[in-house]
Amino acid sequence: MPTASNSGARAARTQQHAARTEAARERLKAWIAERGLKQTRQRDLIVDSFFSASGHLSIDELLARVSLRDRNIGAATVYRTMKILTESGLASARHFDDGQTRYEAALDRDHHDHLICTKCQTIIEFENERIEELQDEVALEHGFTVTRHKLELYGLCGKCRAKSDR
Amino acid sequence: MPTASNSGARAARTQQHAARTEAARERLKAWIAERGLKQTRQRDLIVDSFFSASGHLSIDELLARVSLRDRNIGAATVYRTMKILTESGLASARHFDDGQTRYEAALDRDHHDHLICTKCQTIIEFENERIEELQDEVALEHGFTVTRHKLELYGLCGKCRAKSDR
DNA sequence: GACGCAATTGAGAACGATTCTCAACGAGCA
DNA sequence: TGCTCGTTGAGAATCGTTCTCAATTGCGTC
Repeated sequence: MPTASNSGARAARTQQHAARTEAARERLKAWIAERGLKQTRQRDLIVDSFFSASGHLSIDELLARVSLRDRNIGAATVYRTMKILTESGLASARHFDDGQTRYEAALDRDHHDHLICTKCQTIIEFENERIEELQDEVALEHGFTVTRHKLELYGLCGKCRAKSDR
Repeated sequence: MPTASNSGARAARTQQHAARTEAARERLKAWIAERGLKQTRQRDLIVDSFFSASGHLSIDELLARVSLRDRNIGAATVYRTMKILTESGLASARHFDDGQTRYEAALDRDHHDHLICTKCQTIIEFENERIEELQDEVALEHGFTVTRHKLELYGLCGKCRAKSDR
């Protein structure tokens, strides 16, 4: 059962998600209109489901959420919608080592990298300005111009390490 | 047509590859024997082909090379052999953003990361001690113990940038 | 060198993630 | 309201990879 502070936190989070979803929908609407595409019930539902969740969703997970609201939406539509969200810059696709593509909300977010626990699959995001600078230096030394990068640290999170030490 | 210095360089490279292949075969032989596995003509041929090539080979590319020497070797065997090489530490598998697994020789090599040209697919390897240190620091801040990491910088190499500037 | 058995092989089936195809549907403009 | 063209769902197709299975082959043993 939720404590007062828990439900307060949840309410705040819900509100934040609502605002985020709202903004995303606006941006998507504009992006879609620009290209002569159409806004559909299915897309709205998928976008809503995506932005009201948090973390790094796989298509499976997202489809599960979407199906709760409309069991007729097909996987192909989820794939197609996430492709649109990715192209419009509202979501970004990540390929961790588990074989499936995961998506995260990219709305007004800075670039960041990931720490992934190989045991419990927890994914933590971090940013490190100095690492980015060093990357650019390295690239420059080799005549490269970096357009994007991927840095993933795999290991054990504190909890899992404690467990395996026992 | 090859110049004198070119063919000299090629000879040296060939010799180097031969030595590398030799060492790899020895190590694999020991590793295979330890676990009661068997050495076969096919495995030898695949290992030879792999170590005498350079760079980051996909299964397709490796199979093409192998087929030149024995057209009866199946893809499954190449997959199986590369799995063995990976498990024995003689090769390491990389997953760049092109959807297929690529393998590189890992014989006595230090850890390194990659710079990848998104235009011509050139892959350059680099090492940077300072970046690795910073990664460990970041991980520590989040209570993680890093066991492995992946750093890939995607962008344009010098040549491709020059071309696209025109 | 022959024997026996477990490991290996090649071919094709199976698989999981993703994309394509196509007929039916529906958004948005006239 | 009607038309046009993008979108949808379902299933087929695709791609990389792994599995299955019958036939083959290392390799330790006699």
